Amino acid sequence: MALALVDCESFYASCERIFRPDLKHVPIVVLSNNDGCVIARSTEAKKMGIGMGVPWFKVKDSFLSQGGKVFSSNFTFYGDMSARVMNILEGFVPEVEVYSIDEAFLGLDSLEEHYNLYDFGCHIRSLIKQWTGVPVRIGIAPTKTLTKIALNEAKRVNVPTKVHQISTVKEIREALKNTPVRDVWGVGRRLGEHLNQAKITNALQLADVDPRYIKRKFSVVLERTVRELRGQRCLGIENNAAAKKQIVVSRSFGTRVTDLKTLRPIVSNFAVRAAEKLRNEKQKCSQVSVFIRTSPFSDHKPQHTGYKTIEFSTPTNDTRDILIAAKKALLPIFKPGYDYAKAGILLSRFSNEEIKQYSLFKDPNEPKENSKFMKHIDELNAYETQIYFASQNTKKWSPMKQNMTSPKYTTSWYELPIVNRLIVKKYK
DNA sequence: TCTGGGGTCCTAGGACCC
DNA sequence: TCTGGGGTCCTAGGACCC
Repeated sequence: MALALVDCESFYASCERIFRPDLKHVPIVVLSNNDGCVIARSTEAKKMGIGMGVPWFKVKDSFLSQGGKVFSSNFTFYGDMSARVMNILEGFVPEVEVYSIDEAFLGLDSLEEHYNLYDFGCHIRSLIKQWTGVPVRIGIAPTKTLTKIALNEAKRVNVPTKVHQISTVKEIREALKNTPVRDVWGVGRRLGEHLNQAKITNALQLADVDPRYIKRKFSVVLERTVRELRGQRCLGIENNAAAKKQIVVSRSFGTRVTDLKTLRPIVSNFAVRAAEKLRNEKQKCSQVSVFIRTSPFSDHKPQHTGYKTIEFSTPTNDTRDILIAAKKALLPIFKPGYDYAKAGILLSRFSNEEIKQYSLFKDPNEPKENSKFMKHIDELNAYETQIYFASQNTKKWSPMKQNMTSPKYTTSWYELPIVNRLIVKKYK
């Protein structure tokens, strides 16, 4: 019985390094939207004490003065690199669950009798490194929760191969003993505090509590975690990506927005993007919600959060319907006199694109039945937006800032890396 | 001056049913 | 005057994940 967790090391930072060998030992951080927070750090940057999620302005000066290199996030590039890594895994392992952009769970039960799993892990790791340039770490253990523990253990004792297996009771208990309870998958800040109050500070102590007690005192979720820590598999590999239940497009603004005239086209942009995602999922939605909010960090200023949901009587994935609903939702929640810092749109109540359930009465706002039209627009906009809706802001997220983005090395003809400038010159 | 974005699951409580 | 028991469905909010 074995599962594995493959985790890309400092993923975004590692990606930035792939086509920049000159940055091999340079501390790297990658920033969130608007260059707001640090969302990825290379090992060197971690060693410098740069925390996950810290506001960039707080560490900027010291980081740069020590020779660090900073990037705005380049999700087109990271997404493409991630797909390459996942493809390799799918080529070698029958059961792969892509868990996030930089992590995948592998089901190894069927391989166990033919291979030494540790060697198998080392082999996969070196192939991924060679074929994509992405360094990964692999934890092997009987349950998902324990694979996370195995990874932490590998980090703690600094396993040079970056592949670590825990399978015997002794190995597992040893690893658990060295894991703070807060580092267990499924234990967040709040639960961590509660457990600490109950004198449970490491994962071994948590594993040794009666799961039924945990269920009564905490929740079924934590009970499952406890069972998983004890080696009882509660969570399997989920091969087929489950259909999404909601789609969110939201952004914070680099500069505050105060008037509806500016806000409306921004929300329209979100609506257009959300509708694209929805069609990509082959789903339709019955609910469109819009929210706007001021910044909770400027607490000396008046605060306002608005949230409104519009329902369709017939599900739709036509951008025009979603645009109309978004405008309708925005109007009543907008109040003048506030500095808005963030807005977003949320689509929910999904149903399959193929299924048509009409309302009993004809709705004057009945969704348009013209999926061909949207399909053509999607095709035209596939690589670069060429067709905009009239209510959109075509100046591309004007209130947002993003100044330090690397090239789209692998997805744009215009930004391909150049192997050797001399050769290029010679053939020009 | 400057503080991310996109998800999931579970539970409590209200509204409603017979 | 006396006012049940057992359900379902939905939503908001909390907690967690990366």
